[in-house]
Amino acid sequence: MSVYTPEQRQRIVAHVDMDCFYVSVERLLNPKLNGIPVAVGGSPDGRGVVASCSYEARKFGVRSAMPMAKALQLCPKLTIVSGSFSRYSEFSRKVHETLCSFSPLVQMASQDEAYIDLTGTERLWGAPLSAAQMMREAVLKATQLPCSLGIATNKLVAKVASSLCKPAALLYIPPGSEASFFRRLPVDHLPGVGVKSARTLREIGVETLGDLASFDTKRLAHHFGDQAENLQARARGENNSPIVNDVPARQVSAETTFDRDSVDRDFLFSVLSGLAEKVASRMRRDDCRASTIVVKYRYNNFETHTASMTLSEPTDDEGTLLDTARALFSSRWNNRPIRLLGVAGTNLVFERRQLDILAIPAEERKEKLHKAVDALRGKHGYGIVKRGSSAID
DNA sequence: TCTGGGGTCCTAGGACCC
DNA sequence: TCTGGGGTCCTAGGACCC
Repeated sequence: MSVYTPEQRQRIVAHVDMDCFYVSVERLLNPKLNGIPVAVGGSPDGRGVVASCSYEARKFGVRSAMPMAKALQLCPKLTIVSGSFSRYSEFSRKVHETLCSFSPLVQMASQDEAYIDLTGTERLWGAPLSAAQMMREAVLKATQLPCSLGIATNKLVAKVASSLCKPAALLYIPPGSEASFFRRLPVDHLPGVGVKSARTLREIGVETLGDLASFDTKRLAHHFGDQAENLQARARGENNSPIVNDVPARQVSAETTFDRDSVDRDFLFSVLSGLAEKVASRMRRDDCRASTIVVKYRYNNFETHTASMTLSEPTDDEGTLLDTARALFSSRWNNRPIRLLGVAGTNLVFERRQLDILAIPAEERKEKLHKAVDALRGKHGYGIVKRGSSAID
């Protein structure tokens, strides 16, 4: 018996990737940045790293995630921009809107990346390549920002295609040519294979995705466990993960690395307070509450730990967040110098906040206070209203 | 040159329940 | 008195991505 299911239809998937997104936005805001080496990120004096860099900077070996001090050494004429992250979100929304006019199925994978399901849109937009060309032009028209596009029969192959054709280009991988397209690529081109997995693979003689696809599965499982088969399927360009609108967040977090390591308990506690405020405020904005509170701390030798606790009821109250985070941190901290602290809420529950008619007046007051505080912060930034116990400035 | 901040997903052990 | 197997939740760590 053969049953038709939508999954069995030949899919057409596009992956849009904005070209050095942060730098491109900064160049729109300040055209003097055009044509010169630019990096967006933290200060080279402190512990900043490169978040995004222009192709002119890449010529000197500058890469994202590189310490800014090193980037400046490699490229002394580098112009460093600290980054206007709320502006990036605005442009990301514009990109999303534009893409939504091409398909009802658009999934933002990050601020500067999206998957679009074009299956069944041929009558509207024509063949895959012409649809892609129209999308690229539409994004450029709406945002003045360049992007690259990969088009294939699934998300995996589309993503690899867009990464290989940047900047400002298109690459179409026709149905049936996925495996041959992947075969000669180095293993670290496969999304999910990072530094560690690539090293492990190299050690067993696997250099290319073709090598990986034909490697003995049992021997591979020795290093990658249950993931071995999946890894090999992906190495052949096989992937059936769906494109999903409005994927709910799994976590809300805030963290900060200090300019100098600290052993000052009062300072560390006040930092936790600021982080808890930030996380609670964002949860309330997004109408979610967290069942599990996580505190993250990193020692000066980069040793990183997390400690978490699941509450009996989900919360978006910064007092509860703060008390939990402080208790978790102080029960584990061994007084060695700390370089990073973070607070997160996970196990999120999404729910329109409607006050229970039976809610006691005190709860109601707290609710109104929170909303008012959030509104003020929305207008003037987090610094405008602080809890009595939060003393960072 | 020591390594940001926001996330996602996976694994593995132990508790606990049926 | 000893011994099951399966499922789910919690916790901690790690790899990876933009």
